[in-house]
Amino acid sequence: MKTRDQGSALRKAPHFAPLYRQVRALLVQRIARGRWRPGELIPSEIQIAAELGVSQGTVRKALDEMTVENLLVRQQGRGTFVAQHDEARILFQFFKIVPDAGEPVFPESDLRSCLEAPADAAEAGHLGVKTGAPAIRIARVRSLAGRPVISEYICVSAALFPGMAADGALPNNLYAYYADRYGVTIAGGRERIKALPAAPEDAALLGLPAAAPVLLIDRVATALDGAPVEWRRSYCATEACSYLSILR
Amino acid sequence: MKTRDQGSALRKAPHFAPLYRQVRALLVQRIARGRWRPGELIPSEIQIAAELGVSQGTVRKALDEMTVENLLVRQQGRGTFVAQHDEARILFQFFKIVPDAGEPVFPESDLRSCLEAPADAAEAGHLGVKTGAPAIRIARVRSLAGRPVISEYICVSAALFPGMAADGALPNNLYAYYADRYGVTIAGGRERIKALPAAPEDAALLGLPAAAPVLLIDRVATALDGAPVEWRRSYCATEACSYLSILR
DNA sequence: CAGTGGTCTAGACCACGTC
DNA sequence: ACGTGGTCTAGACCACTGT
Repeated sequence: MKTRDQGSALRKAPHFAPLYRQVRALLVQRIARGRWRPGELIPSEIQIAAELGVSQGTVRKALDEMTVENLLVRQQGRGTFVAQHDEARILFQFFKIVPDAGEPVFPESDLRSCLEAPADAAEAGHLGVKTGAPAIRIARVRSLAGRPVISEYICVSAALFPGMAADGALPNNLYAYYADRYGVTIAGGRERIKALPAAPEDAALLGLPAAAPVLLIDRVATALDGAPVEWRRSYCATEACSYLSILR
Repeated sequence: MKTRDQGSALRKAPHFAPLYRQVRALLVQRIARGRWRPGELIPSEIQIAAELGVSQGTVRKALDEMTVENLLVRQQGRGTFVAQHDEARILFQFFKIVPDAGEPVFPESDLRSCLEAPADAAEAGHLGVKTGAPAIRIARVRSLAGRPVISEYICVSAALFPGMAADGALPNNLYAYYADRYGVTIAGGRERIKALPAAPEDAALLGLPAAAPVLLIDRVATALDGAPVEWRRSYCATEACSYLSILR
């Protein structure tokens, strides 16, 4: 067994995909299926390596990739944990509106409505469901330092989140709610940003003059497997704050 | 020498910073100082390892990090190259405006002016120079598919780019020009985005009604060492295009 | 064919956190 | 003292690119 072998449990089929990617895929699947929940400690590198019959270095490479993708958090001396959607983390990963003066903070939310309705064509297209499939529509206003800054419209598939429309107490941090209550982890997304005149309703909610310029952030958020989960449109007043993007 | 030693050429001083980071820092410095130019092939892992007296694995870890940071491009069987600011690469890294319909394309540019002037307080603050220091101001209009879409104001330090104001033929791709002509590699940056009414001048340039909403993209771009190099404000008409941001 | 990066392994030591 | 992740090394084989 010294010099090469490679006939381990994994690594047999038409050997596309390197071993560490197969390990990674397996671990992602376990997280997605709830075997380990957000915040939980997963087995050590050595244990995983022994279980799968690969070397520690291969497991490490898989874990390193997942750490870069914000799926895991590693702590020397303690172990490796499944990433959580706590506010501090979400602040930079998903909430990029920062005040022009002062520190970034997580916004407060004021829920306006949460209703179930058949998905229209646009909603169905973004969520990857059939037109007319049951959907949940949420409207809320988010504030920074007590000032309303964002009017937000969110749509998800009711099939993925049964009973959510009836929940009278939707929390501020929705992504943590998706994860804790439904085992749906938001892992990434895509945002398209435009400038346009505020609709009358949004202008009123944000305390702006009619047709004042607002930032539209049109987001589709995706789960661990890349499937679309949420379509969100945020109309944002940017008098005293900005959307922050880091280039590298 | 078999079991541990670690007294190589590097790795002596108060051993903060792991070896592979020291290797990385050295290689970044060499690129920054022009020892290897963009597009050029750098020595193989084995050669670098031998030169520095470290193992191939350590060099590899340094090169891998630099590849993730878009400083290097690796090609199996060929070698490792210093990254270039070619249009295809810049398209996703620095130019995030994409048409709502059709493929992303690199914009054409129409230079309006390029003048040297003393930096005002705002310019000096963004560029890290003293107020009144010589600066170069560029104004241009950028178009997609023949339609003017962005009115852009750029400011750099004249000390970093001597003679640039006199160059009558500034190219479309400024970051490639900075690199080729002055050895200044733009490696990252930070953008703050707002929605606001277009100034009369910009509205005219973009063919918009007075005070129509435009996207302001306020960017500070930084060199390999993290020093600010360019301050750029792009006023963007987003009727038929959007700023695209990928979350992960 | 030789040379390059890509993958995988095995084992050593280090730094940190916990008991 | 023990277990965890973090670093470093050494060497094997694989896959690709050039000659």
